[in-house]
Amino acid sequence: MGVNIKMLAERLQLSISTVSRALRDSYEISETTKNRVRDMALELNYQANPYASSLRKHRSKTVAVVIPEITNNFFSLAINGIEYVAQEKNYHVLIYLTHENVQKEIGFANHLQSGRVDGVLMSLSAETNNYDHLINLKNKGVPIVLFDRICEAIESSIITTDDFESGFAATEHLIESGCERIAYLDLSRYLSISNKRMQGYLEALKKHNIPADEGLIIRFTNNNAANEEIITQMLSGPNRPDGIFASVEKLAISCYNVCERLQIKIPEQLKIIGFSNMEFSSLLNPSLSTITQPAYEIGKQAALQLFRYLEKKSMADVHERIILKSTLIPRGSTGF
Amino acid sequence: MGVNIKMLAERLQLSISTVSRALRDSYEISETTKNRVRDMALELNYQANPYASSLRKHRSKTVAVVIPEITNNFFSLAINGIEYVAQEKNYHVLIYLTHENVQKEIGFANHLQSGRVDGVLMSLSAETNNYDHLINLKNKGVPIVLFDRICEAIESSIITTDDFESGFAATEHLIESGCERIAYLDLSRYLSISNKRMQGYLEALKKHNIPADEGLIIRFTNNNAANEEIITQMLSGPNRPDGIFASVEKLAISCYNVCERLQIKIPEQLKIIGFSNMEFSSLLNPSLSTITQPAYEIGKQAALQLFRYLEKKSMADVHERIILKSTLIPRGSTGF
DNA sequence: TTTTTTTTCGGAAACGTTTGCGGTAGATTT
DNA sequence: AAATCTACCGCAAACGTTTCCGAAAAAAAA
Repeated sequence: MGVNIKMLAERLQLSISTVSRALRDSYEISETTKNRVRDMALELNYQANPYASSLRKHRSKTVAVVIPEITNNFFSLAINGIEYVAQEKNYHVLIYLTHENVQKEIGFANHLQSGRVDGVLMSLSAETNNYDHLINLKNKGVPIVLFDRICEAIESSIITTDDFESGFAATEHLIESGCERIAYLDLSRYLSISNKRMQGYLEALKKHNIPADEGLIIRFTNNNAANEEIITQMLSGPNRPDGIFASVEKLAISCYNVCERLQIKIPEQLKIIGFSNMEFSSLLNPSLSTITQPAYEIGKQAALQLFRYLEKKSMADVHERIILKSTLIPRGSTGF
Repeated sequence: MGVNIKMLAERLQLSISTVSRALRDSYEISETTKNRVRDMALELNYQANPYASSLRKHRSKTVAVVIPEITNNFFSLAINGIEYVAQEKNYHVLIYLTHENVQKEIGFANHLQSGRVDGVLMSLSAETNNYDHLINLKNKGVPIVLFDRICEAIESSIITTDDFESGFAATEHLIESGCERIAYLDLSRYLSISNKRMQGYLEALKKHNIPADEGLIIRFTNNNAANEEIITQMLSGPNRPDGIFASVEKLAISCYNVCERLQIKIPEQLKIIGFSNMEFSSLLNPSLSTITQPAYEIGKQAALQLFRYLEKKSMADVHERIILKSTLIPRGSTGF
């Protein structure tokens, strides 16, 4: 079907090996024949079969991105950063969505032992609390870089934001805005980010002598409708919180929806701050106070770190732990 | 490095071909040896080398998605739909972002002639006004399905929303809300969606006897800052419009930003409606009236259509033209 | 002039699969 | 009993590259 190296060789009256070397600009080939080959390749629009190359070279020029979801500004931005680097390096990007399902994550990880990719960029699902699939993958020699939702079970580079400090700052911001009963909302008890942010939350409460209340730490699922039901319960019961710290974007949005339905006024009756990467948090009604993560940069740094592995022939594992700062932006939802 | 079929064969005291056939559940192999092979494969966690398979079979089990950008709710949702179908079919998804740059698009299209993918899902860049790269790709035997931003230059299946009708409805909605000077904002004069939506816009004006004004049809770039500058000009000059129809999400957002800066009240002084797939348009200040596209479904249908090509051995080209309806949701920004 | 080096190229193996073809043993038919 | 058929399996070619190993010719060194 397509034009291959053999056709080029025949047309040029050269051997296959010479053509191959010419295309890779080998020093063993004279400048004149190199040009002949290049011209002919251009004329026939020759594209080397990547599968034959990969099979022979044991390199795929491909990386996999395994993430929980894509309809999420954080991950879209991260992919954007990853893809930017990949294009620079002439690499290809495969994406796999786990939809927060650990079984899918395991399936992907197992499959990726096949040699399909040279490396993996990954952010764990909310269900993941066992890391054998990652360990196996790494043991097969596939470099892994974790970003955002990480784990400590494997030795690898790790790119995150300063989750503890951000959690602390967000909570303190609510306290300084006058809140006394602050709820902490998150997705999973397994996620690294959830725990770090919660640590920050607890630490801030402690600093300001506010007793921590187990009932105010609430876990949600991946189902928006169910989540809003839980929030409705929380906000319509007695002794409801006067401040909410949502550790993921979608939970803050759900709070807005519920407050609108329950006629609860933000920020007068309830103050809200949330992690978010929406570019128009400022246009919400009221504008949403946020912790904004450097999502694009996180993706970019993760990819750069992966390529550092790939380009290093010595698998001398230099495991970096890169922490990029988030920024707190006070807005209307906390009374600013 | 990895465990391959030869090792399996040795361990099982079988020939390579028998192992291969057993794994593919061939009728030529007895049930008992099939089980032996399968057990051993599981035990060693054998994963067939996809590059060897692809080379031999001339099938990659991979599709490419070429889109302008990913930090855009429409495309995120579309990818979500595509990835869903791909997972069902056990296919892999490569993504390529053109960033609205036609040169990149051409580069990707040329590269994809290499056999890296079995098919391509594509939405054109705003700069694309020549389609030779698509024609060449298709001539190489790579099936293409276009979605959203399409062209008529190649014979292929096409998945869109009802852009003309939606443009008409949006404009008429503004007129019925009392607007008399309605601006049409879009990205590119080349895009199919822009033209269709503008046709709808013009048709609605005509129906209501409002003269079309060239000065009210404004093209933007991919640069948000520059765009806001243009909008500022438009809104601070004399004879400014009283209604805006933004054909892409980001332009509506830019309008909100400018109005906030210029202290223009929405919807009292200016009404806005825009194409958008934000799930929280209703939470904006004021809530944004939108035309919401079935983005997930568009991606899903596009992928399904591509697989219809791939599964059909007869390349009897059945070029479908699927149109999925968008819905107009009136909200605060048009006085609802 | 002879020897060594440099330059330039070709033959063939290898990467890990899939599959056409042939072949053996046993079962079935004539 | 011979002939045909079925079930099961192995050999080897092929997919399109890259690269090791030579090897011839030209150039340089001796």
